[in-house]
Amino acid sequence: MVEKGKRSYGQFCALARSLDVVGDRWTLLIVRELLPGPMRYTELKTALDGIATNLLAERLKSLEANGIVERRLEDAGVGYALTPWGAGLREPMEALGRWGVPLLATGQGDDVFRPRWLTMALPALMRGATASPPVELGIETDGFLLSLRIDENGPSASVPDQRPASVLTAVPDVVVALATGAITVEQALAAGEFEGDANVLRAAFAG
Amino acid sequence: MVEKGKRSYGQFCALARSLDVVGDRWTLLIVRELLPGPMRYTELKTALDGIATNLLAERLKSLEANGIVERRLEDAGVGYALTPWGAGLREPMEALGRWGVPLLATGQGDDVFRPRWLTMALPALMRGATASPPVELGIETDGFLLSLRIDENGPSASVPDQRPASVLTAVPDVVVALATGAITVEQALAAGEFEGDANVLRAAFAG
DNA sequence: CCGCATCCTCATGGATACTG
DNA sequence: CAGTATCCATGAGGATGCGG
Repeated sequence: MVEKGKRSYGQFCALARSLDVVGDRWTLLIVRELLPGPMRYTELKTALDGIATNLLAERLKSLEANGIVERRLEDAGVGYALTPWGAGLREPMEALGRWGVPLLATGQGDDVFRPRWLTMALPALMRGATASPPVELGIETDGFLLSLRIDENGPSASVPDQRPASVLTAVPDVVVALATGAITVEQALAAGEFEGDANVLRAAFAG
Repeated sequence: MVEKGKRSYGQFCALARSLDVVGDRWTLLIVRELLPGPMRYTELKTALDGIATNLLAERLKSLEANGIVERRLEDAGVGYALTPWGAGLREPMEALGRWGVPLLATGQGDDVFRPRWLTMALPALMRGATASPPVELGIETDGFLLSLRIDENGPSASVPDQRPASVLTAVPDVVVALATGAITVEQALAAGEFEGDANVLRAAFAG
């Protein structure tokens, strides 16, 4: 008779314990959505196309109970944000994403793409790149603006408070192609796929 | 009408694609078992206590179809081994394990422990430690012998072919306590919890 | 024995409707 | 908007069978 509502692997192993907590379906994708910043319930619902509303509610409750997500009552409504520990999932998630890059080669198919995902994908794929002095530029795709920064500590992405000095505008396909290595920066620049400061882009992607 | 047997998130995102492939229940734990080396079907079945036999068969088939696991017909029987790409899951799994270490603090409870899991846990937890000249020692718990090596590239563990020169014998609890940081090396040595070369142990855990 | 395949039961996931 | 409630489909868990 195990306590209902909890299915555990029953193993004294950090990986198994982690999977007990974030191994359920949709859970890590919810965390991925929250990595760039807090989101509302309905934002999550639409971003994670296909998730059932009861599942989203249950996962959020579970994540909150486990100290991974914080539920905040803002004046605008209810906001969900990662706790510091929850934000620590960035590392393993980036690593898993890097491992899975070959799986993107099979083509996009009917799969949906959201620019927000680039905030995790771009730093993960550029891991190891450094730059001094730091390079910072905005990338705007599909109306979503993210800031990509590379310094001595490596690349990082965030949602900027104010518009960065240099902003590149591109269709998602091109950014994805760059991120997956399907095309090079030089090819993108030569094709005129970007509007903005090409030198900053070159510096960023060249590390 | 999606192809039956496959449930996908339908997202063009490396993380989501990865989870499509290794996100199902038990899958990553199967990979964890195979990280130290190939295993037989029944070995997996008993190591992963609680997994249903049909699930194990299905997961192995899926892992093989995705190029993560190789099925080998050996004279002794059927062996399952990781492909090079499958072995690349070590990094994300170690990262997730490191993130989940705080979850071990809640105590062991009824959870089972298998010494083989230390081959992933110990290097993950000692990540960052280096040693030159290299340090190598055997750790034996519950009759399972593993080799822990630390060199300029950091810590790594494996199942040794022949018995290492220095072998420490300890009950699993002590190794786990060391690995989780519950006790220090000095405390373990002072309590006489180990038989073997204490200096090698100190060198290994002190980096 | 080993390496699964089959069958059955019940927990979990998914789609939709509804509500404070 | 932010969920709850409901119902159905699917997957997990456990026992057993069965050929090599």
